[in-house]
Amino acid sequence: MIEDVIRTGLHQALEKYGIYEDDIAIVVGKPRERSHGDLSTNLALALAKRLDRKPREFAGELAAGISFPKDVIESVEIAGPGFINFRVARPYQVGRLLEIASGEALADIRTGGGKRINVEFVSANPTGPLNVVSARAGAFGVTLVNLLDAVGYDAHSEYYVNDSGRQIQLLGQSLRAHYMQLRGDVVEFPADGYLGRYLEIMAAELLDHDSEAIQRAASAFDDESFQRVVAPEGNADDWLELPEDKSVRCFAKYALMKILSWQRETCRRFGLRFDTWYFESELHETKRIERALDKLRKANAIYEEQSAVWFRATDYGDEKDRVVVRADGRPTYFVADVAYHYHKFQRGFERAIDFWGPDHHGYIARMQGAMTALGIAADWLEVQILQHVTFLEHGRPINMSKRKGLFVTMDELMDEVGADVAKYIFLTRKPNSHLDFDLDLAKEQSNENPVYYVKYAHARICSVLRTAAAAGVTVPQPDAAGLSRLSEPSEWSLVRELVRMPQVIVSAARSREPHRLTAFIHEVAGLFHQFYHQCKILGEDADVTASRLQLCLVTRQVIATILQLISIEAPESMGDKE
RNA sequence: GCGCCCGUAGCUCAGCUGGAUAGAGCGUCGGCCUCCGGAGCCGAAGGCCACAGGUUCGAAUCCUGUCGGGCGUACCA
Repeated sequence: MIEDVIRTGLHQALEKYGIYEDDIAIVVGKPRERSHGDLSTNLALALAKRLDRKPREFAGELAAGISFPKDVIESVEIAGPGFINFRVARPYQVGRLLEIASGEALADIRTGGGKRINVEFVSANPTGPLNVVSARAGAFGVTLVNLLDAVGYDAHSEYYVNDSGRQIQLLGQSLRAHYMQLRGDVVEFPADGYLGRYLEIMAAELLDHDSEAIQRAASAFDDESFQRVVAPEGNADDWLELPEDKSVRCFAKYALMKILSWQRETCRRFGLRFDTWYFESELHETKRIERALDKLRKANAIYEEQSAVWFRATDYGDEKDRVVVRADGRPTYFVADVAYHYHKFQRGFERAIDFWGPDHHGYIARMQGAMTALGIAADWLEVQILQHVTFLEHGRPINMSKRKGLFVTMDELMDEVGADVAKYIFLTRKPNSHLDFDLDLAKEQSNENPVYYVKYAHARICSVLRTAAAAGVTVPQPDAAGLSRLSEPSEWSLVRELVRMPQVIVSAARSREPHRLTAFIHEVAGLFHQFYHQCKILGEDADVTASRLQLCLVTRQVIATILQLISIEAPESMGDKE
């Protein structure tokens, strides 16, 4: 990397002053102001005091003491209070641009060595349709999976389904009550039951469905893990004949089947795919929970008190101990989660990344504590907290409650503003920023959304290429001769930005900050639009046209690469704006 | 009370490991299509970076405190 070349040169120059490589970390960065060159270091400022020198003078002396190959660094200047600014030579930039065009640049950043990483996200309770709260997690999760793959890991996306416990019983009771009400039976609705319209509709459908229709719906689940939620035999009236607890279980299973099919479809529509849907019920059936408890017991990490079983979380940095088995003998959600993550570890993942909401941050310490107690390295489980999104409608926050059936679904979000617009909005924010999402404003402005600015740049390039083809102009593959002929400032501004792509991807992956991708691609699109307005591409001198077409090709490739990482379509044309 | 996150333009948000004149989108105002797509380009207005101290040659960025907002502090999930 060019930064390393500069650092090495500076280190050599510093030896004269008795300062060696281990002594100081040289910071080389990109100055905000274009006129300050391509790269800059504050080295002289940082060392001035230590060497008792005037910064600017020292900078000049340092700069004079190093020489770089002319085809890498074009010039070195001293500026301001003592910055040393470097201008990168054009042949070097062209070389990096060609590495992007050939795919070599993307190959070079694949340094993960194929290590397996599990990324778990969304994992919404299967008690209703996915609501908008999951959209942010979805956008981040899928992008991180793509990013990790891009830097050479083997990333695996996973969705955890809480298909057991009280909430599922409640779901079954709620559907059963809705159904009985529709039949005209007098029935008491369960306290805290689910009141959403979707359950009423589901109940109405059940009235029309004979057992065959129900089995047909069930057969939509082809993959194995979903088999555990396919609807039971018979129809709803048959289920009512059963003893109440069995009856509730039949209704619960049917509801789970329907809801999971919605959730899976919503994910697909939003561009999310999961390699694994992991069901909590499997943990109970395979005795993984007992086994996790045994393992904790052997590690002396649990004890009994007041007839409950506790995990010694305080021994692992949590503020209090946590119950793992209730006094009535039922395991807690927490211990199921421990067993689940232990199984993740056993499945051979070298790291697990979970996306959680801010309401779970207090949960991190006990979870990581449990992992440590099980003998797993402290940093194996990485928890990314995605801060809360406040959805506003008519200027007021929407209070969402799944239980009361009050929420905006992800499908509604996609209907109203579109999947790509929604994703782009989430992905321009960093994960720990609280976000106000005004639905009315988003609808109103969905046509003005910045995502179209980027898509348009891509479509525009495609259009130019089509026009060129129609005019019989051959579009040349990028090469050194062609790209070196670029001469206009707007062309080089674009080149300098394009060349950053590999590092942007690496930094976004490493910091788990996908918004660096959208910031970058927006910049690229802007510079392309400027270039387009300042430089005519077709109908110029043949060489000039060829060079500019090459630049277009690389730009299109960069935009397409980034859009693919954020799961947004790169269109060849824009269609009509409403 | 304690813990986590956040306070940057009218609104929604960027600002990479402290740097040289704090940016973008939307909104407002003014220009640009006989020319490769005007979902574009050019320009203007708009900021005590919540507040107060501190560290530093240098702070939106690091530290402390204050104020304001969100969330958590379950034998719920």
